[in-house]
Amino acid sequence: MTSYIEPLAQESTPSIIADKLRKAIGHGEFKPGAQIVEADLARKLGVSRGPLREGMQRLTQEGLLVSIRNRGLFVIDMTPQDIRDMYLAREAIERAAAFKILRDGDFETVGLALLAIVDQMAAADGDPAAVGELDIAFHELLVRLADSPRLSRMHRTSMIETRMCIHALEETYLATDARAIEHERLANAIRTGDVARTDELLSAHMDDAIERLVSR
Amino acid sequence: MTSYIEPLAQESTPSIIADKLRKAIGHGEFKPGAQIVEADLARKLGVSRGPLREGMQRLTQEGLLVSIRNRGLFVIDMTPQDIRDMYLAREAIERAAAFKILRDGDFETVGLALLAIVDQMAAADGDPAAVGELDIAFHELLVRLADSPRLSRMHRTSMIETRMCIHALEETYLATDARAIEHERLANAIRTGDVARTDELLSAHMDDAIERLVSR
DNA sequence: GGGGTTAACATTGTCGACAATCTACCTTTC
DNA sequence: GAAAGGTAGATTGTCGACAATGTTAACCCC
Repeated sequence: MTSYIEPLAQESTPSIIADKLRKAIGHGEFKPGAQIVEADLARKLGVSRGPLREGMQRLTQEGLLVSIRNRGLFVIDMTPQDIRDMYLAREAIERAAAFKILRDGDFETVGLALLAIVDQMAAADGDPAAVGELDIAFHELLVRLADSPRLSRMHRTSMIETRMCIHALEETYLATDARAIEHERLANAIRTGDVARTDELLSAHMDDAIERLVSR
Repeated sequence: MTSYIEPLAQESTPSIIADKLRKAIGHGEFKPGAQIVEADLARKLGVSRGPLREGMQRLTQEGLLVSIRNRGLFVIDMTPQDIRDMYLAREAIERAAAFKILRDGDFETVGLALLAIVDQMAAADGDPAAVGELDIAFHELLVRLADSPRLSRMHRTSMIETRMCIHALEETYLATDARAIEHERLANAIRTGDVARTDELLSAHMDDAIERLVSR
């Protein structure tokens, strides 16, 4: 039971803008490689260019946008090399998160929470978009439950990049059955507190994803 | 031998400002918890508040600054909890970097390069500031040689936070002999391609650091 | 004296305007 | 016809000014 009285943290405008941009990029509203034209976007968001630029700097820092001086900011284009690098980072983060949960968290509860998502995944059978969202939800939950601000922050960026990849593939990204099973195994490994198996499955899971994404 | 002809990437002003701020924070020029007053700093840097604010947003994204709406930006204050979390993230990154080097890099060359820093560490014996810098150089080199843009970007933030911790301690942070030996063992594990031992030493190294920093 | 109100100050948040730069197209010249 | 040069348009980079907000201290009332 958390208290109702807590410091109220009003988000700054740049931070809100950054969130909107992340969502837009993750959902393919801005295509990879596309230029973000400040004046247009500022008008659409109903703010001036100042706060918008500040928000965009955040995404630049995250590596979701790349800056070319006097030319503008562009959405990154995920090369196969980028995909590999992103999964390297993602695996590092998620392994650390899983490890922390197994070491000093309630891994049984976490495992059950993850299995709930797996159930939904099985229920959403056939719908690639829904399964994709649940896939992301699974990994987001895993890291969130590790209760690490830094891992969460880094992971958020990786998940946007993952979304970009999934979105770029659309239909091609299927094999929903196999994915549900992979996630179920992983959730169970965590639920039972099996460190070695969690490591192994997580690693294999990432390798599979890379394989699916780059060999196309 | 690299070519002299390569695309010239001019850094954007916010990016330069962000770099300067990171250095300033890492070297204790801005104390933890201190407010960054925009007008003052803009005057000192010789730019207007616009670009400065954009640069500061980058550090906010990195978690080095925290924003309180209508109040301003403040340098983070590293609580013991923060130190633990930072080392969790750092360990995740460095393990991934080491693992990548051992898997598909020239680990022997990397190990030797790291040993060169260890030698300097032994030579700088007694000078805590010098040893501290070499400690950081060691870990920066490790991650840089993994050749991963994402791990490098994430690691940079962690290293600023590490610097903050070291700087906050100043004199207390000694035991230079022990540190040189720890690093030497680690470098040798990498040089010989020993995955398990690298993992183990890296993990122990981080735990030691946490111990030194929080138990004060 | 404690609590509440008000006013002055400092700082941040936002905006519009201007300068600098790049791109693309057109013109000129050989 | 191809290359060099010039020009117009569009976009980003930067700045100064104003509005909004929060803080502090003085003052008043009970």
